[in-house]
Amino acid sequence: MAQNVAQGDSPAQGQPARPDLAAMLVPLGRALMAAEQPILNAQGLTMWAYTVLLHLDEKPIRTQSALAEAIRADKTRIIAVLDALEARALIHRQPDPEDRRARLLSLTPEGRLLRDRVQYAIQQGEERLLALLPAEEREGFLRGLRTLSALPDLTLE
Amino acid sequence: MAQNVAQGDSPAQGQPARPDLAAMLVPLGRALMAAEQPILNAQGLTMWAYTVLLHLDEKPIRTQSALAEAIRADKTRIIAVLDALEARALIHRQPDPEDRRARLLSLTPEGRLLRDRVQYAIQQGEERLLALLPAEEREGFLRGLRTLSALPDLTLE
DNA sequence: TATTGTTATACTCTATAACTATA
DNA sequence: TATAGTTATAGAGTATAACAATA
Repeated sequence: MAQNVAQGDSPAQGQPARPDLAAMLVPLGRALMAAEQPILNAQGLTMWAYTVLLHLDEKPIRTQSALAEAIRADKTRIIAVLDALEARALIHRQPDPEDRRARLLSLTPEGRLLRDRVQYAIQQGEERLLALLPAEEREGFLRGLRTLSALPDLTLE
Repeated sequence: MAQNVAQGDSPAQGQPARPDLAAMLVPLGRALMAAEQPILNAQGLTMWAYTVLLHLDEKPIRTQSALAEAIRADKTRIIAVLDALEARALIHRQPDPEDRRARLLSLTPEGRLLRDRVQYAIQQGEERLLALLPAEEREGFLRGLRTLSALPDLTLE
C-alpha cells in the first residue's frame, strides 16, 4: 500500500492496492461451502454434522458444551445434529460414569470411515482448485491461510 | 497430499495433510468481519452498506437489481440499505430519464470520502495482521487469494 | 405482457429463557 | 446451589410472493 499513499499532507489515503481481505475471503468461503454441498448431500450430512465429525476425530470430547464451543456453535444448536449422527451410529454419546450429567462424545468406526471418505473427496476437489495457482503461490497461500486461521483472536486495532 | 496416501490398495485416503480450505476460510472471514465491525459502527455503517459503497465506487450502476446481483444479495434486501445511504446523502439514486423504471445509482462526494476513510482504516488494520506473516508467505497468500476469489464460479467436480 | 422497484409475508437460522437431571 | 443437557420460544436475517409503476 505504501506506493499508493497520496502525495500531500492529506489523510494519506489514495487508491487501495487490493480489495479488502474480508471482501475476498467471505465470498470465497461461501462459494467453497456451496461447492462442497453436493458431496455432503450425497452422504446425507449437513455442514454442521460434517464439522462435528471433523472435530470429534481429532480427539473424543467430554461434554457437548465443549464441542459446541470448539466449533463456534451454540450448545443448543448441535443437539439435533448429535441426535442424527447418533441415530446413524456415526458417533457414540454416553453419560460419563463419573459425572452422569456429561456426555462422552466420540466417533464410531463407521463415523471415522465416513468422515475420511467425505474429507478425501472434498480435499481432492480442493486440490483441483489449488492446481490453478502456480506452485509457489499455492504454497504461500496455504501457509499464510494456516497461519492466519490459527490465530486465537483477531483485532484490527 | 501425495505423501499421505495409504500403502495398501485401500481407498487411498490416510491422514489429510491440512485442514479443509473452507474450514479455515470461513471462520477466518467471520473473524475478520467481526474485527471490522467497530470501524463500521463508528461511522454508522452496516456491512451491507459498506459493501454497497465499495461496489458503487468502482462505477455507477443503472439498476438496483444489477447492484444486488453484483454483491450477491437479494434485490429486496438492499432496499432499506439504499434508503439509509440516500437519507445520509452518501449516494445518488435517480430515475433513469430514458427508462423511468430504473434507478441510476452513484456515490456522492461525501459517500466517496466516507468510503475511502473507512476502507483506509480497515486496510491499515489488515496490514498489521498480514505483517505477522513472513514477506514471501504474505505475498503468496495475497496473490493466491486474489486469484481464487476472482474465479467466476467454483466447482469441486 | 414484461420489467423495475417496492411491500408484505413466510421461512430459516440462531440465540435466549425456562425446564429436567444430576451433582 | 450449580452445571450439563434439553425443550420451547423469540428474534434476526433472508428469501418468496404479491403489488404498483413504467415500458
